Amino acid sequence: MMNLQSLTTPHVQCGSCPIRHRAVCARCDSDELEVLDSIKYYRKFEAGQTVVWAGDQVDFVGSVVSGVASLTQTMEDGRRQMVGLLLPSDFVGRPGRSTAAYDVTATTDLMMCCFRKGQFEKMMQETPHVSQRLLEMTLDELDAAREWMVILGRKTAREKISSLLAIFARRNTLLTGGEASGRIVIDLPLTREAMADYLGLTLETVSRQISALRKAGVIELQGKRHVIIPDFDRLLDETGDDSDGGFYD
Amino acid sequence: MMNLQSLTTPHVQCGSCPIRHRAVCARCDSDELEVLDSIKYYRKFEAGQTVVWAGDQVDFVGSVVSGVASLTQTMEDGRRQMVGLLLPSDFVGRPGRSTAAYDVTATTDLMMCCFRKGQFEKMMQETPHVSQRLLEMTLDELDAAREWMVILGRKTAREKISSLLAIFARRNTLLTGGEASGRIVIDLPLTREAMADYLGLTLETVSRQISALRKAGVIELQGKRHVIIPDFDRLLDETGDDSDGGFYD
DNA sequence: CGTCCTCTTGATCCTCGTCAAATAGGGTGG
DNA sequence: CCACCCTATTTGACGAGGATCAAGAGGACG
Repeated sequence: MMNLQSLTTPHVQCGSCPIRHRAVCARCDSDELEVLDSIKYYRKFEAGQTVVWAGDQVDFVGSVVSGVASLTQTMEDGRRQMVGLLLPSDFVGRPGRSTAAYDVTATTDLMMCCFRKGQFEKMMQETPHVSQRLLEMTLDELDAAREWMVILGRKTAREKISSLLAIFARRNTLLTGGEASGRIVIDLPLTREAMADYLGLTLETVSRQISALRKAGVIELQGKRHVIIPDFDRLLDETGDDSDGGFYD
Repeated sequence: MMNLQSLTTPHVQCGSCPIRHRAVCARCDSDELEVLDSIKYYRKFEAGQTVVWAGDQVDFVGSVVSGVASLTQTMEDGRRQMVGLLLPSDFVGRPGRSTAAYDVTATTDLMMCCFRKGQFEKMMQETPHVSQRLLEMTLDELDAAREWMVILGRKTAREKISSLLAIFARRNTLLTGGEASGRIVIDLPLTREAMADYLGLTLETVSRQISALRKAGVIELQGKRHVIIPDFDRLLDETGDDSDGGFYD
């Protein structure tokens, strides 16, 4: 199977971009945005498509505009671990590095806003707002990676699944503005296998634990991917995390 | 038990600092270094001492000058996962955040080079060299966190131990200049329990796997902490990683 | 209506966690 | 210098949680 050519798409003004205020461009003023606008280009990927293969030369960096992508590491014997889950506004690529360290895959239909790497690096030199924001985002990602390490290293299968569902639930309500609580409905952007790769489990265990949570009334399913969480706090109880959230800033 | 007051120590010139070329100050020129020199202060901690408790107010950031520190997350029922291992030149603290997200503990005697947070943040605004370097270091740390996720999520106990030993071995030879290969001798900077917290195992399993590697001739022990690796490649075979390293830049 | 995928469920195995006890140093006070 | 104690570590026995292997079930699509 070949990596299908991604589609470039009509130009969208940065000003009306849905991730304008969260992505790497968040701090840019209108002048800076104009520069970005002139050098950016969109690329569209279908669910399941590979954006970049580990080890490939990569000449662009970019932001997820819509959809979900994953970073995955594969061991030589085929064991796979997801090491990044990229949601809208998340940044893809590492300035200063020419080859990809991980496979990047679109787990849903995906729209990306891309820059040629050289141009972006030049931007970073000249535009502190960009590199400041990138530092901020990288620190946030490091925090997320650390929470994830706790999940991988210390949580039970059931807690892992609950934690992942809570992450999706939080993200959904974040987009629509509020705090996560009460009844929440989500569409899983990952297959069972991808969830397993995220959580360091097998897909069978993922399936079993989802069934167990369903039987316990923590979640309801409509089809395979559509999940109803009748009571978000009840779900949180299953994650093994502190009840008081444990947030800092 | 109270957190013993750490000791402040005599002033050392940045120019003769052992981490001068790897820490957050690496890119600074001599003028910038002079400013850093005037606002920095050293703090010394003994092995086992806690540097910062999760949730505490923290008014400083800093670099590990010598020794090893760990970041640890504790779940409410006591399960613990190490989420950061800080070696000389690594940066501690997050600019823009006022409370610690994790426990920071000295796992060996530790010397830190500290800055008041406010002053450091001002530095970052005025000195691109500092924030550029911090971005670079944070990206490296994120990469390390991702390798770590593979270890936590997909490796067997034996592979985990081998991987950790390989990490220490690489670090040792890095300091003395070369590539890791052949016969290597290391002193473990972590207790069995801390190794378990790093790897998402119990200390019993850590102990058993170390014994197993010893019986298999992969390592030799002199005392509890002193490890001899007769053949580094033989150890690498036990890590489950690609034989060809898999490095990128 | 059959085929391909994804997902679910069952049966069994095995790695690693848990509980318990023994051992080894290392440091301290006599 | 030696006995004792405290902690870190090792080792053993056993059980449980997930992995593995195997078979079906539910949908989407041609």
